[in-house]
Amino acid sequence: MLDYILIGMVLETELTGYDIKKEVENSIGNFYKVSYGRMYPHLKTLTDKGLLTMTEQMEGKRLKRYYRATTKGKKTFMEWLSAPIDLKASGEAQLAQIFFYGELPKEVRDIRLQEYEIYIQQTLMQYESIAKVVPTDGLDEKDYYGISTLYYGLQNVHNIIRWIKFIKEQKPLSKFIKPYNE
Amino acid sequence: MLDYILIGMVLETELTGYDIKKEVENSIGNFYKVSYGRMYPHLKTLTDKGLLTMTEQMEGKRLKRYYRATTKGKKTFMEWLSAPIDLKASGEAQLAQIFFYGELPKEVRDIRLQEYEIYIQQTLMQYESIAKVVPTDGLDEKDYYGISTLYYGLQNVHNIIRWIKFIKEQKPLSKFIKPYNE
DNA sequence: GATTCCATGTAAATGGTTACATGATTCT
DNA sequence: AGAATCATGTAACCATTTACATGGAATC
Repeated sequence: MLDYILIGMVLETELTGYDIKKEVENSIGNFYKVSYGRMYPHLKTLTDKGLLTMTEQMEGKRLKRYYRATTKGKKTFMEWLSAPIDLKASGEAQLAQIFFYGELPKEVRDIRLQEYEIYIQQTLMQYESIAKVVPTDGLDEKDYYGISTLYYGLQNVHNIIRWIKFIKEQKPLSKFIKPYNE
Repeated sequence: MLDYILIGMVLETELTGYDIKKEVENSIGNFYKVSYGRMYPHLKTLTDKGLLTMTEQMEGKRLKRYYRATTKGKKTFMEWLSAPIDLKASGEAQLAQIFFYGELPKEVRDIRLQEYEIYIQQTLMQYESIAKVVPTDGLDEKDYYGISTLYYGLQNVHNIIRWIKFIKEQKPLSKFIKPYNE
């Protein structure tokens, strides 16, 4: 996963490891975290594998290493991106994939988002069938909070569906934010 | 984290490792996963540390190992649970903590949920200040999907706030589900 | 002049997945 | 009879965190 995120960040630009980390923080930082201790060695192995190029540059007295995706790297990245969204991965990993969907040709993207919507609809049904057999009202204090997390999850699934429907049609994002009223 | 989840599952009951895994799947399985390869050795170390007891029992020709929290285990668990929600942990870990909030005395719980709400409100403000400077409409295809994940996150934060406000007052969960209309 | 940010990494420890291995019991 | 599920675990490997270590450049 990190492989693709790193490559995806330097598809068109040259960036240092430091820059990449900032990029990640500013974009998918809400749901995806990287540490230097993980990223720097990873950049090295990706370079060794021929998926990135690294060019050293002295700026003043400071050495900077700039990374950029190679043709092979781009190909690997696009193969991953074109593949169906990994349903076994965490929700965060799935989001990270969609983050790069702008790179995907519309035809493929539409198919993937459609598949994904169907999958989430199934998840919703699973949740609902569980919710159906679980008591909701007049609960003991001891049970209330446990069950409340189930309902959090249920709402979350609803929201993902709403989001996918929205982005499938590329509706203006300003219309997406639910105004916050108590 | 796994420590507390395992102990939390056997606070009052005796369960086998197998049972515990099922319990976890059925309760917090949406956002928390355990594997046998991780859980069984973990149960052993917790037993060695004196946080769990293990009693072996032959059922037919099959050996079962039943685990249960010791007084020390319960104490350790309650210390973790009473502490402020770990804001540096993943959202999933935070939810897992709230899952057990039924075990917490109301006074502590109310404080913790209040703190948590404030924290999430701050997160919301951070999101909103980012959202303010990011374009939403008339976006290039290439940029649309990247920014869309930001909006997903924004919505998510709204939902968490709604959820916390709701469970703080222990409102009946049947009233929580947002009816799904296109 | 000190603090913060830029910039690179290493090393130790811990955390966690996956595949493998085994066999009993229950359901169809 | 065969499949699914109950039940326990090990071992090899891979991923990840955290603390440490270093020093230049910019800001206050």
